[in-house]
Amino acid sequence: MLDERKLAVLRAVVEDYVSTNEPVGSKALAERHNLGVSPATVRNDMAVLEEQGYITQPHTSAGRVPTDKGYRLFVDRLSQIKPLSGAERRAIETFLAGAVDLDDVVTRTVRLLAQLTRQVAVVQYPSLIRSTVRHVELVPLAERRIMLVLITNTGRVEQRVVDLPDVVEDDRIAHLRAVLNACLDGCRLNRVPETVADLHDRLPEEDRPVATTILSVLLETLVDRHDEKIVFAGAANLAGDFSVGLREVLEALEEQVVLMRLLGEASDSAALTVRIGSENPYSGLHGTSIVAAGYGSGDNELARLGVLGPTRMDYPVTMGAVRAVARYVGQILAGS
Amino acid sequence: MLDERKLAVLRAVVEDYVSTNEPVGSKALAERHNLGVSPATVRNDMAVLEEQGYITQPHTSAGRVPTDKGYRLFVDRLSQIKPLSGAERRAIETFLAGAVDLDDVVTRTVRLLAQLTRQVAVVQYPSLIRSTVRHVELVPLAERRIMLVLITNTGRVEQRVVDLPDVVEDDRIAHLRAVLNACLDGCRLNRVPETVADLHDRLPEEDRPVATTILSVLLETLVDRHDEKIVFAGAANLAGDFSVGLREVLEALEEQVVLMRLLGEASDSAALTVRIGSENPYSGLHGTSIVAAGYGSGDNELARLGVLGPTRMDYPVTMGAVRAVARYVGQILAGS
DNA sequence: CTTGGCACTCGGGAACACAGAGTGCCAGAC
DNA sequence: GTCTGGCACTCTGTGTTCCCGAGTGCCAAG
Repeated sequence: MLDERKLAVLRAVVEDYVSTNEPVGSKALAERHNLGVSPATVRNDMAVLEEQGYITQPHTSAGRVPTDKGYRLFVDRLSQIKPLSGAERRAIETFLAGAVDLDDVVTRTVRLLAQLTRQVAVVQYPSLIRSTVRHVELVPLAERRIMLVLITNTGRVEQRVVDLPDVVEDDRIAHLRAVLNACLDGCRLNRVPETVADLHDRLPEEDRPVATTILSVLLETLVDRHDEKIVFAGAANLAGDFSVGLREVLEALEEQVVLMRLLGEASDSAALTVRIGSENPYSGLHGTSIVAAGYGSGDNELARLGVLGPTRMDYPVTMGAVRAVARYVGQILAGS
Repeated sequence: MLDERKLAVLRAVVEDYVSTNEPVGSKALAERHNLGVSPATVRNDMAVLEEQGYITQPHTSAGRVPTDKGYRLFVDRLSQIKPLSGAERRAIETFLAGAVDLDDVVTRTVRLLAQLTRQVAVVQYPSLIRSTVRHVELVPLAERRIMLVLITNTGRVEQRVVDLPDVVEDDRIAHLRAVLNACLDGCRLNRVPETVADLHDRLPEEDRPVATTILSVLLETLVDRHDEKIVFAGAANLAGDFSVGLREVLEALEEQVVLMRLLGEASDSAALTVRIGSENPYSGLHGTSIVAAGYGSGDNELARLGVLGPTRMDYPVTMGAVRAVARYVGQILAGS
């Protein structure tokens, strides 16, 4: 259906268009990619590619531009992910290694990725759901007020102030803390509700009202954070490119929900996901592509990160950067 | 020097230009603002205003546009801050009241402000320096590893993992915690270094290495966070307006340091600060203005917030919104 | 000091022509 | 059958010219 040479032509069209941002014509193409055939031949191939929907011309008698379908074929079969240079790797490593806490890791990651790809980077905070409880702390603040602190194995910390129904002495709090930790330590967050379900009945009568209050806040914390936090950086990189609807893109970026969907559900393993133009789920973002990957410590995916840029992006390089950053941030999280 | 009518003309020029975004001519102005004089008179006044540098014409024989100096005079003497409507106030109140923790307060605030003003909103996290220690918590994580959690009276929580030089039993940790809290409770963060200075010597010999480690991490935490965190929202509101250098503005927004300087140093009390065009300290932001205010619980200013928009903005409305939001967020923080 | 009149200026849009890049197709060569 | 060179055709983008209208500055009179 598409012979070797036609594929080569498609590859050349994509590469040239990406680098020049102008429709590419048969002549220039034949010259620059020494395909060993004449422009006329290239024209014929192009006609076929256009008929099949891989490329298109903005207007009659202009050069050709890849369609989303064309980019898709390019990404799937014609390109090879380009690994980063050694210098870049080392730079990433040292930059990420300097992070002092989870917030810092995420902030550094998103900036790094934006700078590396010269596009908009998006990073999701490690999911609470997949992580486990490392510690629960109850800190008395006042007579009838405590702070509940939940620390997860990914270094994330959630805290809430809880107003208690009764005055509770410190040693009762200490006891409750001990019980909670004994019960929850190492427990995966999505199993917490089941785990604490019967806890209530196992407590002495007088602790129950307090325990109920605390537990309900704890559960609420988990539910609230189910919609995960996402940050982005590098919006300035959009400014150069007028081909995308700037306003729509910026709006999408500020909608956590949209961003979530863009990064996509956890895919199998840590494979790269590429969403090209109209493939992605938000109408304001046709004209843009997303390259995303999962990251995590070890083999369980904690969350996702990626970049968003014009459909006309350098996929091999971008994919290389995203993959590399995802790996490194995984390592960092595992180590801390 | 400038009589009543000339000031009225300047006011009219600013108002018309802000609402139409087009240079305003003498005729249209005389009509729309029923000044009771003819266009020719207005022209004479305009000539004077131009000579004094309050307005300018983009090219010979076009209407007039306010200069930065013109806006400055307008803001200082010709305009009155426009209070929000009752409905808006109630909306703010209920929206902010729904916040569950400090992060949430800040996020909601910045979004609210962006939506209210239809511009880019910027909010600085409450300063650690001005707040006081509410509680220090040491949570054993492993044999030689603990987590240090610092809770401030503004609801902010900082945490760090500390690797200890020795194995330390839990009751020694508990003792250290008690000592630390006794010593630091209610202490202002900027006084913490002095306060803990002699602590080391008051401890039993065997605790000293551990205490030293913990204290150094604690102090480091305070220093690290001296450059405060700042968030922004509403970048999409910039997209409509091509008069500003979009790229420069977006770049500035992603530079914490620049943002800090934009919001300005704490001014006297909670007064509004307005920086117009070239008045502000970053060259990429000529063409934009900043309206900022401090906010805090009670009378001490904890941090600042504001909006950034084109010089050509509706100052009275924007200032009203910023002032109102600053007040409400102050209340919320005081109450929690 | 204000006003109406008048000549002048300049930006922006419409109409137009033109060069250049690129295409499609066809007939001939390999 | 596939490739190639040639040729006529079709666009877009750019530069030019022209003209309209909004707006100005100045002046002389009220």
